[in-house]
Amino acid sequence: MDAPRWLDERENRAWRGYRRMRRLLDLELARDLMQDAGLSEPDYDVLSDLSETPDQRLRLSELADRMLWSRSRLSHHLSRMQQRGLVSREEHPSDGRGSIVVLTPAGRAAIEAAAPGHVAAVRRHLIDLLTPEEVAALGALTHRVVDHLAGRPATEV
Amino acid sequence: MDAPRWLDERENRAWRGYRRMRRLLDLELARDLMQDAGLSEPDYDVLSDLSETPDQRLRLSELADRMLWSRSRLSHHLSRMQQRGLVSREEHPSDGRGSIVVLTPAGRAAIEAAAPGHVAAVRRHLIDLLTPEEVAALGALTHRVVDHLAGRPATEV
DNA sequence: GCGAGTTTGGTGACATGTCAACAAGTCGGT
DNA sequence: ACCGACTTGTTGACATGTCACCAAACTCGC
Repeated sequence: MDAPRWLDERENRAWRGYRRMRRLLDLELARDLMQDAGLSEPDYDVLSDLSETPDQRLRLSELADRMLWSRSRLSHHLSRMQQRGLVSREEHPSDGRGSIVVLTPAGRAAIEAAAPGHVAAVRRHLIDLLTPEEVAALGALTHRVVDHLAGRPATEV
Repeated sequence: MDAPRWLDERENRAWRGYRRMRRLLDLELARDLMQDAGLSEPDYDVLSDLSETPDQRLRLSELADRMLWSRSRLSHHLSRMQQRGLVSREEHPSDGRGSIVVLTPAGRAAIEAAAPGHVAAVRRHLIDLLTPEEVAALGALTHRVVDHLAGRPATEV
């Protein structure tokens, strides 16, 4: 912790810009999504992951891992979505502990109705503002950071 | 909403990478900050903004605007931080409605203790993983998006 | 100065996320 | 076959964020 290397001008600009963009983009996308489709971002993410899966169904732990959510959070959130008829739960055929999350027809309809608008919003507020080079750079850079951080579930040096 | 332009391979990579990085980086930084300094990210942000201000004090609405927080959120959060002795509230001298948020000595000590470790973590998990060109690109791109989104408080087409 | 309209900060109810604990099920060595 | 260790999903208590609403104070045209 001795003699910290502070961020220089350029680094600071990147870091502050990132955090500000993060916040604004989130607000905007969440607002659009809620207005257009009545879904929150977490709702959308759950439905999206489920709909991309062969049988529209996933084991709860599998879905939690993909989304980087805790099982607790997912379980709570699924209960709320189940209440609204977007997903349902089934028993796992072979593992008595397991729960399978299934996309209902209503859930499928919801994600299909929401997706075009959401993608359009992502384009409008992010992708279409960038040059192709910047898109590529963003892809490269984020994946590098993700790889660096992946598999760091708990305390590690 | 007709014929949506989906994201192509490269765009999708950037978008997914961004969201995944967002999540992982957040978890990691929050974890570090809590372990090392006993502060949440929102705590850190409040203290940081306050400490960068001439008199270590800001009007509540001013602080809320800078942070892109709702006043309600800030008010709630300040109450909790006040409880812990990190900030205090004063009356505004001329505007009877106003509240001034002031950094307490304990708050200043907390941010000064936390900052080096936090900056180091930002470096370790983000900045130092990027080339100088990428840092510059990230700065440019995020600021463009921020400018695009700024001043879009409510419903607007 | 007055009064309608705005701004400010705070509040309570509620939605969402986190954390620790738990019951039930599975696994693997013996 | 059994027992201890682990895994899975759920729950309740609590922390945090959002939303709608409110009272007090300010503004500005008249």
